[in-house]
Amino acid sequence: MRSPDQLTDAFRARGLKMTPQRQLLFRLLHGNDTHPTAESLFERASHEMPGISLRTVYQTMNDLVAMGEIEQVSVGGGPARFDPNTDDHHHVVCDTCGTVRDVYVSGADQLAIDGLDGFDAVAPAIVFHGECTQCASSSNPPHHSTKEN
Amino acid sequence: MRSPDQLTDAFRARGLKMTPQRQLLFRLLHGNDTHPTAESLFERASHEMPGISLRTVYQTMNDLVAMGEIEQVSVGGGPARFDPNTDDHHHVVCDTCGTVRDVYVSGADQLAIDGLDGFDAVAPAIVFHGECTQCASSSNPPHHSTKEN
DNA sequence: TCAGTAATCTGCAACTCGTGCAGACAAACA
DNA sequence: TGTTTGTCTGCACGAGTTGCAGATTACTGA
Repeated sequence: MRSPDQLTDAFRARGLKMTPQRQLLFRLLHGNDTHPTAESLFERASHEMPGISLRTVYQTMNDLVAMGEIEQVSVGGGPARFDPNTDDHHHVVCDTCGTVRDVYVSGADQLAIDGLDGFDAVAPAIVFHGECTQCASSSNPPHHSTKEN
Repeated sequence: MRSPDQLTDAFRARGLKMTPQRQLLFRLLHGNDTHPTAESLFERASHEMPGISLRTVYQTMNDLVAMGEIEQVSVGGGPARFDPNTDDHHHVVCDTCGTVRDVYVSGADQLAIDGLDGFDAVAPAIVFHGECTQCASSSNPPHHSTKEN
């Protein structure tokens, strides 16, 4: 994802207006590697700007996804997560607490694949499922805690 | 997934009862490679057994997943899909009509992965996104048709 | 075969996540 | 500063799924 300033320009270039709500969300996303949900962004945004609407968070995330500035990540069930990292990468998910982390995979284009006949397939999305050390070491694992953002 | 008869035994061995509803769903799933949703299974089941409840379909799918007899497939958004194929395999999804097909990938265990530190990771789930030939050739693509089941 | 027990089914309400809509509001521009 | 037009908020709604309660039915043991 580009910097808040660059995003401001990008929005304006599209005929979209710049608002304090959007600027705040740009800042909350920039450099954020926690794969936040709309809800968790809304909570953090509410701290700085009480009264901001969850609807606005969804709206702005959708805009950013449509512009290719962030990616929407699906890791199976649960709310959508947003990822400002648009590099070619994949994800690992802790199935206990829900934490998502970026993972870089090389050699994926050399996989031998059987069954893609008749499909115009683009790059694969790889999700590793497992358990993070915190949850593995904890006898009372935080079940789906708010690990994001 | 094992045969309906074997599943009957497996259910009984767990102290679960065998009901006509479950037997019907076992049959509908057996050898089914369409990755049906609960809703589509419900529709087909309703043909043979009018009055069967969608709730029962969900319940039975959850049981089968818990027993490891079928897998729940998440392909990003939309309803969950169920897959009686428990072989080590992956999926390709048509982003236009929603069709899901099984894909066999070899060499996935030789991927060079950076970022899994501190994770007890199990096998990766790989989802290829693309467009099937039907949708690619159709100028008026069937948008999210009922391709499953 | 029959009664008792415990699991199951059904229908409905409720819940989560996300979107559509309308009216108030505010950014951009002349 | 006024006008235009996009945006924000709040709310209702929709899809997908689950919780719950009461009626029903499968199993078990006599």
